[in-house]
Amino acid sequence: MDVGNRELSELECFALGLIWQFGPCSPYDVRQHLRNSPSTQWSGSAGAIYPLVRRLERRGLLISKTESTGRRRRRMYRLTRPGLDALRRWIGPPLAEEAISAVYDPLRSRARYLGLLKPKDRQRWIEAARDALQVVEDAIADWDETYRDSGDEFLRATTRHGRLDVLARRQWLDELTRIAARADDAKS
Amino acid sequence: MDVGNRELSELECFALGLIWQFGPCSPYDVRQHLRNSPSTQWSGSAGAIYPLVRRLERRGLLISKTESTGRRRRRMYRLTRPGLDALRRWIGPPLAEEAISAVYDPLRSRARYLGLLKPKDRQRWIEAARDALQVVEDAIADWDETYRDSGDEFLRATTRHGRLDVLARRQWLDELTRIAARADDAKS
DNA sequence: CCGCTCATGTAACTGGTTACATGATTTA
DNA sequence: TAAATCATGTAACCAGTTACATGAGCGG
Repeated sequence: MDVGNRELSELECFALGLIWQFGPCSPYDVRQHLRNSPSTQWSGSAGAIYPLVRRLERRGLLISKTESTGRRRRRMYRLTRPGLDALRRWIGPPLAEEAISAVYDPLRSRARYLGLLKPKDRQRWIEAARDALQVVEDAIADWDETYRDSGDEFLRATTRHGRLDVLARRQWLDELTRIAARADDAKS
Repeated sequence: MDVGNRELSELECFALGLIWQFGPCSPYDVRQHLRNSPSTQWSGSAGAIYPLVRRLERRGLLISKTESTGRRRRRMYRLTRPGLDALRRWIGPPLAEEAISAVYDPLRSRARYLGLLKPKDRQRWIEAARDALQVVEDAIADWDETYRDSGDEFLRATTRHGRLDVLARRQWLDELTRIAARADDAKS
């Protein structure tokens, strides 16, 4: 069993978590969870997930059993004891340095340069951003429905995080509207 | 002039924005902005920035002038008209698909698996997360001070985004505390 | 039987990263 | 004068991506 001291990536640990939460499950299941997630952090691409579970199995964090239905096979993975330990270490406490940061929001990184736009376009931008947040909120609501009956309150709490985040960004857009109005006044 | 139809990356456009906002400026300045940012999205590594500005110059989105102070040279970049157009297209409206998503929060991705921890550790985790948010808030306050007198209200509004985000995540932690308490009760 | 989803996998690429190297200038 | 910072750059690496390929099973 290759122990391998290389640090696990964020995706590797997150996948470990998914397999703990829904396991035993297949790499395909992991992919589906990632693909249906309102977050676009990971695409759940085959090229990421299949090699990943292989790696984790080689390191002894996962074990698999091939399940067959007719001529069809599915590799079912579950955590080993070292896998569970690794997952717990990743979650913390203590919290890893890289977990302590401001979130990245592509809307914010664009809004930063709103000064470049004409007042009219600025207004249209803010409206478009509000529409975007509605799309995000709807995606979160869909996701929540899927896990409504999971029985895991901490899993469900991720929905709450998403909703609060949308709320905060809406409030920020309200402030942007006021800032834009002031900027327009100053010019005339 | 190599027009090059490849789509610009998020970092390329963000850097374009920085050079518009603070330009004419050097790649080193761009790196410093990224390194001092409370967001850890980009490290501002030399290996990312120097090749990037070269690429954008080849494509005609930037032009540079070498400035010398004694024996020391620095390459000062500013946007060309096509560069300004590209920046405006990136900002929107319309908003690019990839700008419409739930933010990624490593705290949330860990909290999702809090069910795995013992009640005591769960409590300690939430405390650690609260401390982490304080660190983030302080970093944002520092950043804000740097740009206090920039005169660009939209730039300053990114601070507000950060603060609202921290607030939202604190509120979420409060809810996690209640969820944890209920979970503990249910067990006893 | 055609198209869709389930299921696993690989190859080529990409957009960054870390680490290293070099030299000028500034500060303790 | 040593250490830190300014300033530019390259090489090796890495964790993901897209695109492709294969085949089973299922629904219209």
